[in-house]
Amino acid sequence: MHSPKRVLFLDLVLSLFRLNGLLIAEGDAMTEKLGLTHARWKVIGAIALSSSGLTVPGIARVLGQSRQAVQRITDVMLEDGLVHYVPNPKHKRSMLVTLSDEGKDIYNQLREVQDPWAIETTEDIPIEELESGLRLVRRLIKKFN
Amino acid sequence: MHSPKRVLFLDLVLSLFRLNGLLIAEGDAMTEKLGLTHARWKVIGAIALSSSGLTVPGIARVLGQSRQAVQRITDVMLEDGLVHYVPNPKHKRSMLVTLSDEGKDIYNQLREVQDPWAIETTEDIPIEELESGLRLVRRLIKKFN
DNA sequence: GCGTAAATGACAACATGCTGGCATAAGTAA
DNA sequence: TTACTTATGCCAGCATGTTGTCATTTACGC
Repeated sequence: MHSPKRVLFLDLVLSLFRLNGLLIAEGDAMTEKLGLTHARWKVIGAIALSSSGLTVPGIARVLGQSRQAVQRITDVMLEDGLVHYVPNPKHKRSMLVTLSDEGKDIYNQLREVQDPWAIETTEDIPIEELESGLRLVRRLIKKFN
Repeated sequence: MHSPKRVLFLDLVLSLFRLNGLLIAEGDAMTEKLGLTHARWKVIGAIALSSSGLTVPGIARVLGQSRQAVQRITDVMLEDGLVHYVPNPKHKRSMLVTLSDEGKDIYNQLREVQDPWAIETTEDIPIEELESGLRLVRRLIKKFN
């Protein structure tokens, strides 16, 4: 069966891998002066975008990574004073990871470069295209969860 | 400035990170019996999808990775007999990476599970959505290149 | 409640990816 | 051609990510 969708989808997947790498490079370039690595700004971003608190496995799920990888990063970020572990009313052992004052400060500095970047990048892209793109991505995420 | 596009775009980026991780997990699950890792099937897929040959830096560009990372993987794949390095008429040192017979055989086995997966995954997604999604991804790639 | 399955933290071994540096090859402009 | 810039292979050091394992906690079906 020669499904045209098949080739199209595989092309999309390969392009997503490439875009993923480019986005990480963009973020690293942006945060170079802040002393952040992509492992760190991803965690900071995930925490900042979540309304309620996030546990380590929760961050891992949002980022599509293993909980062990996130645990190691947050442990180091705790030592560096970027995050706090606060008690989780819903779980005795699994603490909530929150940004410390220093972490929030760095997040604000991050936004000072990230916001213009986001606006500039999407300048010539209609909001409808971004919305339909996000819908497609979420649809795929749901399939693989 | 409270650009709605900004939040939308950042949400998209975070979702792309997550989808990237899920896609790798999907691929790893599919290729488990073939003895492939994601580093390897990405390289095999990139070579197979390219009409003309690819050099190591070329593969790296397609995958959005560093050339050194790809070089290490292809070197091991050469030892394992999955690829050949063939002379590149356009460059004295930079060889073209091609699939060996064994590599092609594994790629065919890969397609036996990948094709149904791709078709099944896109079953309920209109081709127009896939096309517009791919256009958006390519547009973003071009911006960051 | 009870018992089992799932989730979580902790640790270790290993695979993968990146940066930096250096030498050589290729491309480019004068 | 020459000089300069870029691309490439190779190496080393380090950061990141995954898998596997075990003990403990939580969730869930009965």
